[in-house]
Amino acid sequence: MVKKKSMRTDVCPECGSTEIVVDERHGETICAKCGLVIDEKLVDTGQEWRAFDHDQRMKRERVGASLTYMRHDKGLSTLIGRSGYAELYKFEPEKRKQIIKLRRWHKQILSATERNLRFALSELDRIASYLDLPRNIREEAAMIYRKAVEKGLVRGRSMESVVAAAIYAACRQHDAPRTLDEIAEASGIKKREIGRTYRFLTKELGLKLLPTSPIDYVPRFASALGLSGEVQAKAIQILKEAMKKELTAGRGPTGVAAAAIYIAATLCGERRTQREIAEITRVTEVTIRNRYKELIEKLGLEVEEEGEKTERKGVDILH
DNA sequence: AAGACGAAAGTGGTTGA
DNA sequence: TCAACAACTTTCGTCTT
Repeated sequence: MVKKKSMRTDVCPECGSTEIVVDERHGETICAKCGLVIDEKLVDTGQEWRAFDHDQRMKRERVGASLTYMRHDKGLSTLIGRSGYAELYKFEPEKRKQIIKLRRWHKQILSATERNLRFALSELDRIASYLDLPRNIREEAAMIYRKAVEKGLVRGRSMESVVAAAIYAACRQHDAPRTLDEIAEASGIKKREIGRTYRFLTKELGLKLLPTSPIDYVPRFASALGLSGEVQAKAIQILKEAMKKELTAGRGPTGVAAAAIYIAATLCGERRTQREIAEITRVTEVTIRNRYKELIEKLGLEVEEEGEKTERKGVDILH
């Protein structure tokens, strides 16, 4: 873990004390004597420790890169002509003028894009917090956004929609997909807009995007419904079987996932109503019913839940 | 009374000429 | 660019628990 050592602030500018303390919880560098906050830009390179289930634990594990893409300047800044005016007088007057001009120009551009970037990244963080996204996905999203800016892809569309699309893409890349609905709710951007920007982004940046598997949705949905790991496992098994038989092709992954969870829950005697599942998964009950019907038929499943006994009727996809 | 079921019409997005 | 199309939604009436 790298603790930030500030070049200029080893001594507190307020009281002159050299007791500078780094408060990692708040990301601040503080003078221990007078309490002055010297630097609050400290980058937390530590881990996000909170993990409530296996899924999150897997997702949150990471090995520390010390650079963060979430900071607008990655913690570093560059400027043309850092040296003082004395240096300038080595040049011809004409050349000197040019350099001064260039310097000013560069400064303006830099600060403008930096302002933009900073704003975009704070927006990104806001949305990511709302969605409770793990750190590595936030980083990924930030990096995608940064690339988009570099390629000038933000031009002609709103910064917010690009941020939302970047988050959507990052989630998918990490096999922890969020639905467009969820991102739309968190960002306040319309689904349609996000989807469009997302496709544009993936095309222009050449991001490899595989179609999402319904399985990726299971852990999140199931835990949101308060279902046990047993149900999750069963739902995933059902889905695997369904995918073999190409029952998922062309179907919305969330709908299929919802149906599988519905079936698994009833099989395990942890029944949830279609209404409840529909709400969490954001598909309608009708869709759940349709997928459910298909799954039951084509997989030869029988669902009767009378107590514990009838768990394995029909084909044993449960082994 | 609530949940499950399904028909019918409507919506937004994709595809192919 | 437009029409056809499939998946999904909305709405609503009926049956089941």
